[in-house]
Amino acid sequence: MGEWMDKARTRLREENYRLTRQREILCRVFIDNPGRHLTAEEIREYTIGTDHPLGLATVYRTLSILEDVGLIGRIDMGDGVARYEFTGGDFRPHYHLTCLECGSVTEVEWPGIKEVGDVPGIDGFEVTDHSLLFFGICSHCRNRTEDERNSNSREGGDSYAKR
Amino acid sequence: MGEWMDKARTRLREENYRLTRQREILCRVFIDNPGRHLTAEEIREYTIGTDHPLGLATVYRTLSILEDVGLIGRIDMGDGVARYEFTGGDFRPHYHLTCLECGSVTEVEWPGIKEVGDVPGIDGFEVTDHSLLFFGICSHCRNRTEDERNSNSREGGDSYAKR
DNA sequence: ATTAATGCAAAAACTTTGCAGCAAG
DNA sequence: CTTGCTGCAAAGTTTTTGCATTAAT
Repeated sequence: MGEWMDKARTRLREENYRLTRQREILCRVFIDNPGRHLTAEEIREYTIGTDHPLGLATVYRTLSILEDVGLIGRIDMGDGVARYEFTGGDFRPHYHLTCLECGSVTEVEWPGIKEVGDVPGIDGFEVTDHSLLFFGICSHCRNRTEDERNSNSREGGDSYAKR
Repeated sequence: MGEWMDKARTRLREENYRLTRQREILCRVFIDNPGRHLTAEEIREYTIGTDHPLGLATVYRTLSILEDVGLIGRIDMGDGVARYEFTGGDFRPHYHLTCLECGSVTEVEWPGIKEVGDVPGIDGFEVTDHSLLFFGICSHCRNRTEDERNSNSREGGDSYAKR
């Protein structure tokens, strides 16, 4: 799947950003973790094992650039940490279901999404963007017994805790 | 409108919280600022002029309690500061339009809100809560000329700036 | 009198910034 | 070789916490 890397490289060059090793590495982290919603810290940790760990400041600065050029999207779930997901520049309309118990993030492509986008033309307010998040309990957590539920064992979901 | 204060006092007592002067003051700040979406810092500032300023730690602790008992609602617009609005315990379905230019927050009661609430029954995920925010430009800002727009004069809207 | 709540200051958590050195073009 | 990028450490913001004092019941 080098096509994503190509796309990323192209977008960066289009916007006159230099193609540095660190920026490629950061893109690779996303490409190697499809469907995940990573925090800056998680990204930094991911690069520690490699031959070229990234400084946290660089991670933040690069995330800001990648968001700017539309390669990644930022999700704020209200828990004090920003998460990012790779989009590759494509607009793929979807929302997020966050499990309050295990922290897993599921994506939904809801047909009603179009309606939401252009709902309130109220009072001449021009809507340019919106954010829709769902919170609740995922099927996996619902199917566990109380006992299992009390042991806070999780399995690979993005971690999450409401503030 | 002492009825709101009565309601607040009742709810706090119901949940076995002590009725302190600070808690009454904090409720009063909300009641005196209807329709506003206040940050902890704004609330603290508001009490400075009075004969009984609140410590910021108390503001945060009290906000947490008031949210717990359902007297206020918390709104996170992704700009790194939590805002709170008084609900008085009533569930009044509405969403927020945030102007990216002047920071004003407008409320909408959108008919489609019910659909949003119970959209994704997907994979057995049980939705218990959701957050829907709209961003854009309010009619007031749209109607200003470029010149006026460049002078960053605002008029009393809740302040806001995307991170 | 008990026990919870306050206020201060310190710490925590996340993110941004200054600056000297490094690397992409 | 020029200008932008990185990394470190320091600073900035918002929120939380420890602890002695104060106030509510």
